[in-house]
Amino acid sequence: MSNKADIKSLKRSPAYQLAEEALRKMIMEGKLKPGEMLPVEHDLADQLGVTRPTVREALRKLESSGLVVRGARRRMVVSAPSPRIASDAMLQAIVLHGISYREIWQMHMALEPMAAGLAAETIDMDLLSNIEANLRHTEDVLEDPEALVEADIEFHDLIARASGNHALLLARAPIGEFLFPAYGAVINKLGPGQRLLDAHRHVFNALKVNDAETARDWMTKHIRDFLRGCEMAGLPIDEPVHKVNQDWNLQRFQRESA
Amino acid sequence: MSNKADIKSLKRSPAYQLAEEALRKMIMEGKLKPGEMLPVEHDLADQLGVTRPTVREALRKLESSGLVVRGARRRMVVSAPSPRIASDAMLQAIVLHGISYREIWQMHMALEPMAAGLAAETIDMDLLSNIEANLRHTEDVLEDPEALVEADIEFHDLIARASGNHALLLARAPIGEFLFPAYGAVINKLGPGQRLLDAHRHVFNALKVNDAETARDWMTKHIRDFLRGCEMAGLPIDEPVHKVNQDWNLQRFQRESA
DNA sequence: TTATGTACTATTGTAATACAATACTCCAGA
DNA sequence: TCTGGAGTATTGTATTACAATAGTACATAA
Repeated sequence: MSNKADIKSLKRSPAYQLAEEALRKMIMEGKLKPGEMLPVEHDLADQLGVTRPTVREALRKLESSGLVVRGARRRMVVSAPSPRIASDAMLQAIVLHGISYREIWQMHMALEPMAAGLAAETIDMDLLSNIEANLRHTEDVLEDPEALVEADIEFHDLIARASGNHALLLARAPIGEFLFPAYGAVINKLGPGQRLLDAHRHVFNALKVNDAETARDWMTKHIRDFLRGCEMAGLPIDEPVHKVNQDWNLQRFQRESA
Repeated sequence: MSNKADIKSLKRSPAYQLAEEALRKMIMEGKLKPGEMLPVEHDLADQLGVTRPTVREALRKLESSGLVVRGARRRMVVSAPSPRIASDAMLQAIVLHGISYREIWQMHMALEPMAAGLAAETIDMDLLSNIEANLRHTEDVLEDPEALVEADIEFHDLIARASGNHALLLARAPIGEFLFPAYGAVINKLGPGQRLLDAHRHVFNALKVNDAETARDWMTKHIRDFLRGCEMAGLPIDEPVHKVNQDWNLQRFQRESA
Protein backbone atom coordinates (compact mmCIF):
# COMPACT_ATOMS: atom_id res chain seq x y z
CA MET A 1 0.00 0.00 0.00
CA SER A 2 2.95 2.31 0.38
CA ASN A 3 5.99 2.46 -1.84
CA LYS A 4 8.92 4.80 -1.89
CA ALA A 5 7.33 6.98 -4.56
CA ASP A 6 4.99 8.20 -1.86
CA ILE A 7 7.68 10.15 -0.13
CA LYS A 8 7.53 13.59 -1.59
CA SER A 9 10.98 14.97 -1.02
CA LEU A 10 9.59 17.57 1.40
CA LYS A 11 11.80 20.60 1.48
CA ARG A 12 10.59 23.64 3.36
CA SER A 13 10.90 26.92 1.55
CA PRO A 14 12.85 29.64 3.35
CA ALA A 15 10.88 32.56 4.72
CA TYR A 16 12.09 35.08 2.15
CA GLN A 17 10.68 32.85 -0.55
CA LEU A 18 7.35 32.45 1.19
CA ALA A 19 7.22 36.22 1.60
CA GLU A 20 7.95 36.69 -2.08
CA GLU A 21 5.25 34.26 -3.08
CA ALA A 22 2.74 35.91 -0.79
CA LEU A 23 3.37 39.32 -2.33
CA ARG A 24 3.48 37.97 -5.86
CA LYS A 25 0.17 36.28 -5.31
CA MET A 26 -1.42 39.46 -4.05
CA ILE A 27 -0.19 41.29 -7.12
CA MET A 28 -1.28 38.61 -9.56
CA GLU A 29 -4.70 38.39 -7.98
CA GLY A 30 -5.14 42.12 -8.21
CA LYS A 31 -5.22 42.79 -4.49
CA LEU A 32 -2.27 45.02 -5.15
CA LYS A 33 -2.65 46.86 -8.41
CA PRO A 34 0.05 48.37 -10.65
CA GLY A 35 0.74 51.91 -9.53
CA GLU A 36 -0.14 51.18 -5.94
CA MET A 37 2.47 51.75 -3.29
CA LEU A 38 3.56 48.86 -1.11
CA PRO A 39 3.49 49.30 2.67
CA VAL A 40 6.81 50.41 4.12
CA GLU A 41 9.28 47.65 4.84
CA HIS A 42 8.66 47.73 8.55
CA ASP A 43 4.92 47.28 8.16
CA LEU A 44 5.39 44.60 5.54
CA ALA A 45 7.62 42.73 7.94
CA ASP A 46 4.97 42.95 10.65
CA GLN A 47 2.17 41.84 8.37
CA LEU A 48 4.13 38.89 7.03
CA GLY A 49 5.47 37.92 10.42
CA VAL A 50 9.14 38.20 9.47
CA THR A 51 11.89 40.76 9.91
CA ARG A 52 13.00 43.57 7.67
CA PRO A 53 16.03 41.87 6.11
CA THR A 54 13.80 38.98 5.13
CA VAL A 55 11.25 41.29 3.58
CA ARG A 56 13.99 43.05 1.69
CA GLU A 57 15.21 39.80 0.20
CA ALA A 58 11.71 39.12 -1.00
CA LEU A 59 11.46 42.61 -2.46
CA ARG A 60 14.71 42.16 -4.38
CA LYS A 61 13.29 39.06 -6.00
CA LEU A 62 10.10 40.81 -7.01
CA GLU A 63 12.16 43.71 -8.27
CA SER A 64 14.11 41.41 -10.54
CA SER A 65 10.99 39.97 -12.08
CA GLY A 66 9.70 43.46 -12.70
CA LEU A 67 6.65 43.17 -10.49
CA VAL A 68 7.68 46.09 -8.31
CA VAL A 69 9.84 49.10 -9.08
CA ARG A 70 11.28 51.93 -7.08
CA GLY A 71 8.68 54.65 -7.16
CA ALA A 72 8.46 58.36 -6.60
CA ARG A 73 9.37 58.82 -2.98
CA ARG A 74 11.77 55.93 -3.01
CA ARG A 75 8.87 53.69 -2.12
CA MET A 76 8.26 50.41 -3.85
CA VAL A 77 5.27 50.46 -6.17
CA VAL A 78 3.57 47.59 -7.92
CA SER A 79 4.18 47.54 -11.67
CA ALA A 80 3.36 45.65 -14.84
CA PRO A 81 6.72 44.24 -15.99
CA SER A 82 8.30 46.19 -18.84
CA PRO A 83 9.23 44.40 -22.08
CA ARG A 84 12.85 45.04 -21.14
CA ILE A 85 12.61 42.34 -18.50
CA ALA A 86 11.73 39.73 -21.10
CA SER A 87 14.27 41.04 -23.54
CA ASP A 88 17.06 41.07 -20.99
CA ALA A 89 16.29 37.54 -19.92
CA MET A 90 16.51 36.43 -23.53
CA LEU A 91 19.77 38.27 -24.00
CA GLN A 92 21.27 36.57 -21.00
CA ALA A 93 20.18 33.19 -22.16
CA ILE A 94 21.73 33.79 -25.56
CA VAL A 95 25.09 34.71 -24.12
CA LEU A 96 25.23 32.00 -21.51
CA HIS A 97 24.11 29.15 -23.72
CA GLY A 98 26.88 29.95 -26.14
CA ILE A 99 24.52 30.56 -29.00
CA SER A 100 26.35 31.35 -32.22
CA TYR A 101 26.10 34.32 -34.52
CA ARG A 102 24.76 32.03 -37.20
CA GLU A 103 21.87 30.98 -35.00
CA ILE A 104 21.05 34.58 -34.19
CA TRP A 105 21.24 35.43 -37.84
CA GLN A 106 18.90 32.60 -38.73
CA MET A 107 16.35 34.07 -36.38
CA HIS A 108 16.86 37.44 -37.99
CA MET A 109 16.32 35.78 -41.34
CA ALA A 110 12.92 34.57 -40.18
CA LEU A 111 11.77 37.65 -38.31
CA GLU A 112 12.76 40.59 -40.51
CA PRO A 113 11.07 39.37 -43.69
CA MET A 114 8.01 38.58 -41.61
CA ALA A 115 8.07 42.11 -40.26
CA ALA A 116 8.42 43.56 -43.75
CA GLY A 117 5.58 41.43 -45.06
CA LEU A 118 3.21 42.39 -42.28
CA ALA A 119 4.24 46.02 -42.50
CA ALA A 120 3.37 46.08 -46.19
CA GLU A 121 -0.16 45.04 -45.35
CA THR A 122 -0.86 47.43 -42.53
CA ILE A 123 1.51 50.40 -42.65
CA ASP A 124 0.11 53.89 -42.21
CA MET A 125 1.21 57.16 -43.78
CA ASP A 126 2.88 58.31 -40.63
CA LEU A 127 5.37 55.50 -40.31
CA LEU A 128 5.84 55.46 -44.06
CA SER A 129 7.05 59.04 -44.04
CA ASN A 130 9.26 58.26 -41.09
CA ILE A 131 10.91 55.55 -43.13
CA GLU A 132 11.28 57.91 -46.05
CA ALA A 133 13.03 60.39 -43.79
CA ASN A 134 15.25 57.61 -42.55
CA LEU A 135 16.24 56.74 -46.12
CA ARG A 136 17.19 60.34 -46.85
CA HIS A 137 19.23 60.44 -43.68
CA THR A 138 20.93 57.17 -44.59
CA GLU A 139 22.12 58.68 -47.89
CA ASP A 140 23.74 61.51 -46.00
CA VAL A 141 25.67 59.37 -43.57
CA LEU A 142 26.78 56.70 -46.02
CA GLU A 143 30.41 57.53 -45.32
CA ASP A 144 30.09 57.61 -41.54
CA PRO A 145 30.14 54.04 -40.22
CA GLU A 146 28.78 54.84 -36.81
CA ALA A 147 25.89 56.96 -38.01
CA LEU A 148 25.17 54.46 -40.75
CA VAL A 149 24.73 51.65 -38.27
CA GLU A 150 22.42 53.82 -36.26
CA ALA A 151 20.34 54.63 -39.34
CA ASP A 152 20.19 50.95 -40.19
CA ILE A 153 18.96 50.09 -36.73
CA GLU A 154 16.31 52.76 -36.99
CA PHE A 155 15.15 51.49 -40.37
CA HIS A 156 14.63 47.98 -39.11
CA ASP A 157 12.97 49.23 -35.94
CA LEU A 158 10.53 51.27 -37.97
CA ILE A 159 9.65 48.26 -40.09
CA ALA A 160 9.15 46.14 -37.00
CA ARG A 161 6.88 48.72 -35.44
CA ALA A 162 5.00 49.05 -38.70
CA SER A 163 4.27 45.33 -38.58
CA GLY A 164 1.93 46.00 -35.69
CA ASN A 165 3.06 42.81 -34.00
CA HIS A 166 4.09 43.26 -30.40
CA ALA A 167 5.31 39.72 -29.95
CA LEU A 168 7.69 40.36 -32.80
CA LEU A 169 8.99 43.48 -31.11
CA LEU A 170 9.65 41.48 -27.97
CA ALA A 171 11.50 38.70 -29.74
CA ARG A 172 13.42 41.03 -32.03
CA ALA A 173 14.96 43.22 -29.36
CA PRO A 174 17.66 40.85 -28.12
CA ILE A 175 18.45 39.69 -31.65
CA GLY A 176 19.21 43.20 -32.83
CA GLU A 177 21.30 43.82 -29.77
CA PHE A 178 23.82 41.36 -31.16
CA LEU A 179 23.59 41.78 -34.90
CA PHE A 180 23.84 45.50 -35.30
CA PRO A 181 27.20 45.82 -33.57
CA ALA A 182 28.40 43.13 -35.93
CA TYR A 183 27.21 45.20 -38.84
CA GLY A 184 29.38 48.00 -37.51
CA ALA A 185 32.38 45.73 -37.71
CA VAL A 186 31.45 44.71 -41.24
CA ILE A 187 31.28 48.20 -42.69
CA ASN A 188 34.47 49.11 -40.92
CA LYS A 189 36.16 46.36 -42.88
CA LEU A 190 34.36 46.49 -46.18
CA GLY A 191 33.49 50.13 -46.56
CA PRO A 192 30.18 51.92 -46.98
CA GLY A 193 26.92 50.25 -47.69
CA GLN A 194 25.54 51.16 -51.06
CA ARG A 195 23.93 47.74 -51.26
CA LEU A 196 22.31 48.38 -47.92
CA LEU A 197 20.73 51.58 -49.11
CA ASP A 198 19.48 49.92 -52.29
CA ALA A 199 17.87 47.13 -50.34
CA HIS A 200 16.23 49.52 -47.92
CA ARG A 201 14.86 51.51 -50.85
CA HIS A 202 13.39 48.46 -52.48
CA VAL A 203 11.71 47.44 -49.26
CA PHE A 204 10.35 50.93 -48.81
CA ASN A 205 8.93 51.01 -52.32
CA ALA A 206 7.22 47.70 -51.72
CA LEU A 207 5.70 48.97 -48.48
CA LYS A 208 4.42 52.04 -50.28
CA VAL A 209 2.34 49.95 -52.67
CA ASN A 210 1.39 47.33 -50.09
CA ASP A 211 3.31 44.62 -51.88
CA ALA A 212 4.01 42.18 -49.07
CA GLU A 213 5.61 39.60 -51.34
CA THR A 214 8.23 41.98 -52.68
CA ALA A 215 8.88 43.53 -49.27
CA ARG A 216 9.58 40.09 -47.89
CA ASP A 217 11.81 39.13 -50.78
CA TRP A 218 13.97 42.21 -50.61
CA MET A 219 14.28 41.98 -46.90
CA THR A 220 15.35 38.38 -47.28
CA LYS A 221 18.00 39.37 -49.81
CA HIS A 222 19.09 42.15 -47.50
CA ILE A 223 19.56 39.89 -44.51
CA ARG A 224 21.34 37.31 -46.61
CA ASP A 225 23.66 40.03 -47.82
CA PHE A 226 24.41 40.86 -44.25
CA LEU A 227 25.58 37.35 -43.55
CA ARG A 228 27.77 37.42 -46.66
CA GLY A 229 29.24 40.66 -45.39
CA CYS A 230 30.05 39.04 -42.08
CA GLU A 231 31.73 36.13 -43.81
CA MET A 232 33.74 38.39 -46.09
CA ALA A 233 34.83 40.47 -43.11
CA GLY A 234 36.12 37.30 -41.53
CA LEU A 235 33.72 37.31 -38.60
CA PRO A 236 33.76 33.80 -37.10
CA ILE A 237 30.03 33.37 -37.24
CA ASP A 238 29.93 29.88 -35.84
CA GLU A 239 31.52 30.91 -32.57
CA PRO A 240 29.36 31.78 -29.56
CA VAL A 241 28.29 35.39 -29.66
CA HIS A 242 29.96 36.33 -26.43
CA LYS A 243 33.27 35.09 -27.71
CA VAL A 244 32.97 36.92 -31.01
CA ASN A 245 31.97 40.10 -29.26
CA GLN A 246 34.99 39.85 -27.01
CA ASP A 247 37.44 39.16 -29.79
CA TRP A 248 36.09 41.92 -32.00
CA ASN A 249 35.51 44.43 -29.24
CA LEU A 250 31.99 44.92 -30.40
CA GLN A 251 30.01 47.27 -28.25
CA ARG A 252 27.54 45.36 -26.21
CA PHE A 253 25.73 45.58 -22.93
CA GLN A 254 25.82 49.30 -23.58
CA ARG A 255 22.44 49.77 -22.06
CA GLU A 256 22.91 50.90 -18.53
CA SER A 257 20.93 48.79 -16.19
CA ALA A 258 19.57 51.68 -14.09
CA MET B 1 27.85 76.64 -22.94
CA SER B 2 25.91 74.73 -20.35
CA ASN B 3 22.29 73.73 -20.49
CA LYS B 4 20.20 71.66 -18.18
CA ALA B 5 20.73 68.56 -20.30
CA ASP B 6 24.29 68.52 -19.00
CA ILE B 7 23.20 67.56 -15.54
CA LYS B 8 23.19 63.81 -15.51
CA SER B 9 20.65 63.04 -12.88
CA LEU B 10 23.36 61.45 -10.71
CA LYS B 11 21.73 58.91 -8.53
CA ARG B 12 24.02 56.59 -6.66
CA SER B 13 23.09 53.00 -6.86
CA PRO B 14 22.63 51.22 -3.55
CA ALA B 15 25.28 48.74 -2.55
CA TYR B 16 23.16 45.67 -3.08
CA GLN B 17 22.74 46.73 -6.67
CA LEU B 18 26.43 47.35 -7.19
CA ALA B 19 27.12 43.97 -5.70
CA GLU B 20 24.61 42.36 -8.01
CA GLU B 21 26.11 44.05 -11.05
CA ALA B 22 29.61 43.05 -10.06
CA LEU B 23 28.64 39.41 -9.79
CA ARG B 24 26.51 39.52 -12.90
CA LYS B 25 29.36 40.99 -14.87
CA MET B 26 31.73 38.29 -13.72
CA ILE B 27 29.26 35.66 -14.79
CA MET B 28 28.43 37.22 -18.14
CA GLU B 29 32.11 37.65 -18.95
CA GLY B 30 32.83 34.07 -18.09
CA LYS B 31 35.04 34.73 -15.10
CA LEU B 32 32.56 32.68 -13.14
CA LYS B 33 31.41 29.75 -15.18
CA PRO B 34 28.17 27.81 -14.90
CA GLY B 35 28.61 24.95 -12.50
CA GLU B 36 31.11 26.80 -10.37
CA MET B 37 30.29 27.38 -6.73
CA LEU B 38 30.20 30.91 -5.42
CA PRO B 39 32.21 31.75 -2.32
CA VAL B 40 30.24 31.49 0.90
CA GLU B 41 28.23 34.55 1.82
CA HIS B 42 30.69 35.69 4.43
CA ASP B 43 33.61 35.62 2.03
CA LEU B 44 31.58 37.27 -0.71
CA ALA B 45 30.76 40.05 1.69
CA ASP B 46 34.42 40.54 2.49
CA GLN B 47 35.49 40.50 -1.14
CA LEU B 48 32.85 42.99 -2.18
CA GLY B 49 33.36 45.18 0.84
CA VAL B 50 29.78 44.94 2.09
CA THR B 51 27.97 42.97 4.75
CA ARG B 52 26.13 39.71 4.57
CA PRO B 53 22.58 41.07 4.38
CA THR B 54 23.65 43.20 1.45
CA VAL B 55 25.23 40.26 -0.31
CA ARG B 56 22.10 38.26 0.26
CA GLU B 57 19.95 40.90 -1.38
CA ALA B 58 22.24 40.80 -4.39
CA LEU B 59 22.06 37.01 -4.45
CA ARG B 60 18.26 37.09 -4.41
CA LYS B 61 18.31 39.28 -7.49
CA LEU B 62 20.68 37.00 -9.32
CA GLU B 63 18.59 34.05 -8.24
CA SER B 64 15.53 35.60 -9.81
CA SER B 65 17.28 36.14 -13.11
CA GLY B 66 18.45 32.56 -13.03
CA LEU B 67 22.14 33.31 -12.99
CA VAL B 68 22.65 31.41 -9.77
CA VAL B 69 20.75 28.53 -8.27
CA ARG B 70 20.85 26.67 -5.01
CA GLY B 71 23.31 23.87 -5.52
CA ALA B 72 24.20 20.58 -3.97
CA ARG B 73 25.32 21.43 -0.49
CA ARG B 74 22.95 24.36 -0.24
CA ARG B 75 25.62 26.49 -1.78
CA MET B 76 24.92 28.95 -4.55
CA VAL B 77 26.29 27.83 -7.89
CA VAL B 78 26.57 29.79 -11.10
CA SER B 79 24.16 28.62 -13.72
CA ALA B 80 23.25 29.32 -17.29
CA PRO B 81 19.68 30.52 -16.90
CA SER B 82 17.35 27.75 -17.86
CA PRO B 83 15.34 28.60 -20.95
CA ARG B 84 12.40 28.64 -18.57
CA ILE B 85 13.51 31.96 -17.12
CA ALA B 86 13.51 33.69 -20.49
CA SER B 87 10.40 31.87 -21.53
CA ASP B 88 8.53 32.83 -18.37
CA ALA B 89 9.48 36.47 -18.70
CA MET B 90 8.29 36.43 -22.29
CA LEU B 91 5.09 34.75 -21.26
CA GLN B 92 4.45 37.34 -18.61
CA ALA B 93 5.07 40.13 -21.09
CA ILE B 94 2.72 38.56 -23.60
CA VAL B 95 -0.08 38.34 -21.08
CA LEU B 96 0.43 41.71 -19.48
CA HIS B 97 0.74 43.61 -22.73
CA GLY B 98 -2.46 42.22 -24.10
CA ILE B 99 -0.89 40.61 -27.14
CA SER B 100 -3.42 38.90 -29.39
CA TYR B 101 -3.65 35.35 -30.65
CA ARG B 102 -3.15 36.62 -34.17
CA GLU B 103 0.16 38.18 -33.23
CA ILE B 104 1.32 34.98 -31.58
CA TRP B 105 0.23 33.02 -34.59
CA GLN B 106 2.15 35.32 -36.92
CA MET B 107 5.29 34.56 -34.96
CA HIS B 108 4.51 30.87 -35.26
CA MET B 109 4.12 31.39 -38.97
CA ALA B 110 7.64 32.76 -39.16
CA LEU B 111 9.37 30.36 -36.79
CA GLU B 112 7.97 26.93 -37.61
CA PRO B 113 8.73 27.01 -41.35
CA MET B 114 12.18 28.29 -40.48
CA ALA B 115 12.62 25.36 -38.12
CA ALA B 116 11.47 22.91 -40.76
CA GLY B 117 13.79 24.40 -43.36
CA LEU B 118 16.83 24.25 -41.12
CA ALA B 119 15.94 20.79 -39.92
CA ALA B 120 15.86 19.53 -43.49
CA GLU B 121 19.44 20.63 -43.95
CA THR B 122 20.94 19.22 -40.80
CA ILE B 123 18.77 16.47 -39.36
CA ASP B 124 20.38 13.24 -38.23
CA MET B 125 19.06 9.70 -38.33
CA ASP B 126 18.30 9.68 -34.67
CA LEU B 127 15.84 12.53 -34.63
CA LEU B 128 14.44 11.41 -37.94
CA SER B 129 13.44 8.08 -36.49
CA ASN B 130 12.01 9.86 -33.46
CA ILE B 131 9.79 11.84 -35.77
CA GLU B 132 8.80 8.68 -37.59
CA ALA B 133 7.79 7.13 -34.29
CA ASN B 134 5.83 10.26 -33.48
CA LEU B 135 3.92 9.95 -36.76
CA ARG B 136 2.99 6.36 -36.05
CA HIS B 137 1.83 7.35 -32.59
CA THR B 138 -0.19 10.22 -34.02
CA GLU B 139 -2.11 7.80 -36.26
CA ASP B 140 -3.06 5.78 -33.22
CA VAL B 141 -4.43 8.66 -31.18
CA LEU B 142 -6.24 10.46 -33.99
CA GLU B 143 -9.51 10.05 -32.13
CA ASP B 144 -8.24 11.14 -28.74
CA PRO B 145 -8.12 14.96 -28.63
CA GLU B 146 -5.88 15.21 -25.63
CA ALA B 147 -3.32 12.71 -26.81
CA LEU B 148 -3.43 14.19 -30.27
CA VAL B 149 -2.51 17.62 -29.02
CA GLU B 150 0.34 16.08 -27.10
CA ALA B 151 1.58 14.29 -30.17
CA ASP B 152 1.34 17.50 -32.16
CA ILE B 153 3.39 19.37 -29.58
CA GLU B 154 5.99 16.65 -29.66
CA PHE B 155 6.19 16.72 -33.43
CA HIS B 156 6.86 20.43 -33.54
CA ASP B 157 9.33 20.19 -30.69
CA LEU B 158 11.25 17.51 -32.51
CA ILE B 159 11.43 19.65 -35.62
CA ALA B 160 12.61 22.61 -33.60
CA ARG B 161 15.29 20.55 -31.95
CA ALA B 162 16.32 19.14 -35.29
CA SER B 163 16.87 22.68 -36.54
CA GLY B 164 19.91 22.86 -34.30
CA ASN B 165 19.09 26.48 -33.49
CA HIS B 166 19.00 27.19 -29.78
CA ALA B 167 17.79 30.75 -30.17
CA LEU B 168 14.78 29.35 -31.97
CA LEU B 169 14.09 26.98 -29.12
CA LEU B 170 14.15 29.89 -26.70
CA ALA B 171 11.80 32.05 -28.71
CA ARG B 172 9.47 29.21 -29.55
CA ALA B 173 8.74 28.06 -26.03
CA PRO B 174 6.32 30.80 -24.95
CA ILE B 175 4.63 30.81 -28.34
CA GLY B 176 3.78 27.15 -28.10
CA GLU B 177 2.57 27.65 -24.56
CA PHE B 178 -0.31 29.64 -25.98
CA LEU B 179 -1.00 28.04 -29.31
CA PHE B 180 -1.17 24.40 -28.44
CA PRO B 181 -3.95 24.77 -25.89
CA ALA B 182 -5.82 26.62 -28.60
CA TYR B 183 -5.31 23.68 -30.88
CA GLY B 184 -6.93 21.55 -28.26
CA ALA B 185 -10.00 23.76 -28.40
CA VAL B 186 -10.04 23.55 -32.16
CA ILE B 187 -10.08 19.79 -32.43
CA ASN B 188 -12.67 19.61 -29.70
CA LYS B 189 -14.93 21.69 -31.92
CA LEU B 190 -14.01 20.43 -35.37
CA GLY B 191 -13.12 16.84 -34.80
CA PRO B 192 -9.95 14.88 -35.46
CA GLY B 193 -7.05 16.10 -37.51
CA GLN B 194 -6.54 14.08 -40.66
CA ARG B 195 -5.21 17.19 -42.34
CA LEU B 196 -2.75 17.57 -39.49
CA LEU B 197 -1.40 14.08 -39.98
CA ASP B 198 -1.06 14.61 -43.73
CA ALA B 199 0.86 17.83 -43.24
CA HIS B 200 3.14 16.23 -40.68
CA ARG B 201 3.82 13.37 -43.08
CA HIS B 202 4.70 15.69 -45.92
CA VAL B 203 7.09 17.61 -43.72
CA PHE B 204 8.67 14.39 -42.56
CA ASN B 205 9.16 13.15 -46.10
CA ALA B 206 10.81 16.41 -47.04
CA LEU B 207 13.16 16.16 -44.08
CA LYS B 208 14.09 12.63 -45.09
CA VAL B 209 15.38 13.77 -48.47
CA ASN B 210 16.85 17.03 -47.17
CA ASP B 211 14.42 19.10 -49.19
CA ALA B 212 14.32 22.35 -47.18
CA GLU B 213 12.11 24.14 -49.65
CA THR B 214 9.33 21.56 -49.47
CA ALA B 215 9.64 21.20 -45.71
CA ARG B 216 9.17 24.94 -45.33
CA ASP B 217 6.24 25.01 -47.71
CA TRP B 218 4.33 22.23 -46.04
CA MET B 219 4.96 23.63 -42.61
CA THR B 220 3.67 26.99 -43.83
CA LYS B 221 0.52 25.35 -45.16
CA HIS B 222 0.16 23.49 -41.88
CA ILE B 223 0.38 26.60 -39.73
CA ARG B 224 -1.98 28.48 -42.01
CA ASP B 225 -4.41 25.58 -41.67
CA PHE B 226 -4.18 25.95 -37.95
CA LEU B 227 -5.29 29.57 -38.10
CA ARG B 228 -8.19 28.60 -40.36
CA GLY B 229 -9.15 26.00 -37.80
CA CYS B 230 -9.16 28.62 -35.06
CA GLU B 231 -11.34 30.90 -37.12
CA MET B 232 -13.77 28.11 -37.96
CA ALA B 233 -13.96 27.14 -34.31
CA GLY B 234 -14.92 30.70 -33.54
CA LEU B 235 -11.89 31.52 -31.46
CA PRO B 236 -11.71 35.31 -31.17
CA ILE B 237 -8.16 35.53 -32.41
CA ASP B 238 -7.86 39.30 -32.24
CA GLU B 239 -8.53 39.41 -28.53
CA PRO B 240 -5.66 39.47 -26.04
CA VAL B 241 -4.50 35.95 -25.29
CA HIS B 242 -5.19 36.09 -21.61
CA LYS B 243 -8.77 37.05 -22.27
CA VAL B 244 -9.27 34.28 -24.82
CA ASN B 245 -7.70 31.74 -22.52
CA GLN B 246 -10.01 32.80 -19.74
CA ASP B 247 -13.14 32.70 -21.84
CA TRP B 248 -12.27 29.34 -23.33
CA ASN B 249 -10.90 27.79 -20.18
CA LEU B 250 -7.78 26.82 -22.01
CA GLN B 251 -5.22 25.21 -19.81
CA ARG B 252 -2.39 27.58 -19.18
CA PHE B 253 0.15 28.43 -16.53
CA GLN B 254 -0.03 24.78 -15.67
CA ARG B 255 3.62 24.76 -14.88
CA GLU B 256 4.02 25.06 -11.16
CA SER B 257 6.37 27.81 -10.10
CA ALA B 258 8.25 25.86 -7.45
C1' DT C 1 32.90 -5.59 8.78
C1' DT C 2 28.92 -3.07 8.18
C1' DA C 3 25.58 -0.29 9.92
C1' DT C 4 23.89 2.98 13.08
C1' DG C 5 24.21 6.61 16.11
C1' DT C 6 26.52 10.90 17.68
C1' DA C 7 29.18 14.90 18.31
C1' DC C 8 31.34 18.49 15.52
C1' DT C 9 31.60 21.92 11.94
C1' DA C 10 30.54 24.92 8.20
C1' DT C 11 27.07 27.46 6.13
C1' DT C 12 22.77 29.26 5.41
C1' DG C 13 18.42 31.28 7.42
C1' DT C 14 16.53 34.61 10.46
C1' DA C 15 16.17 37.95 14.10
C1' DA C 16 17.11 42.09 16.66
C1' DT C 17 19.01 46.45 16.79
C1' DA C 18 21.23 50.51 15.56
C1' DC C 19 22.53 54.23 12.87
C1' DA C 20 23.52 56.84 8.55
C1' DA C 21 21.67 58.96 4.41
C1' DT C 22 18.14 60.86 2.11
C1' DA C 23 13.65 62.74 0.75
C1' DC C 24 9.64 64.77 2.17
C1' DT C 25 6.88 68.14 5.02
C1' DC C 26 6.13 72.16 7.07
C1' DC C 27 7.07 76.39 9.03
C1' DA C 28 9.71 80.70 9.91
C1' DG C 29 11.64 84.56 7.90
C1' DA C 30 13.16 87.68 4.10
C1' DT D 1 6.54 84.11 -3.06
C1' DC D 2 10.73 82.27 -2.32
C1' DT D 3 14.49 80.49 0.67
C1' DG D 4 16.42 78.00 4.34
C1' DG D 5 16.29 74.92 7.92
C1' DA D 6 14.34 71.75 11.59
C1' DG D 7 11.84 67.64 12.08
C1' DT D 8 10.30 63.19 10.46
C1' DA D 9 9.66 59.05 7.84
C1' DT D 10 11.80 55.62 5.24
C1' DT D 11 15.28 53.30 3.09
C1' DG D 12 20.21 51.66 3.08
C1' DT D 13 23.70 49.36 5.59
C1' DA D 14 26.29 47.41 9.42
C1' DT D 15 26.72 44.54 13.48
C1' DT D 16 25.88 40.76 16.08
C1' DA D 17 23.88 36.73 17.40
C1' DC D 18 21.65 32.51 17.15
C1' DA D 19 18.84 28.68 15.12
C1' DA D 20 18.53 25.13 11.63
C1' DT D 21 20.59 22.02 8.65
C1' DA D 22 23.78 19.35 5.74
C1' DG D 23 28.06 17.34 5.65
C1' DT D 24 31.95 14.93 8.17
C1' DA D 25 34.40 12.18 11.06
C1' DC D 26 34.46 9.12 14.55
C1' DA D 27 32.72 5.83 17.91
C1' DT D 28 29.89 2.11 19.04
C1' DA D 29 26.90 -1.96 18.42
C1' DA D 30 25.34 -5.95 15.68
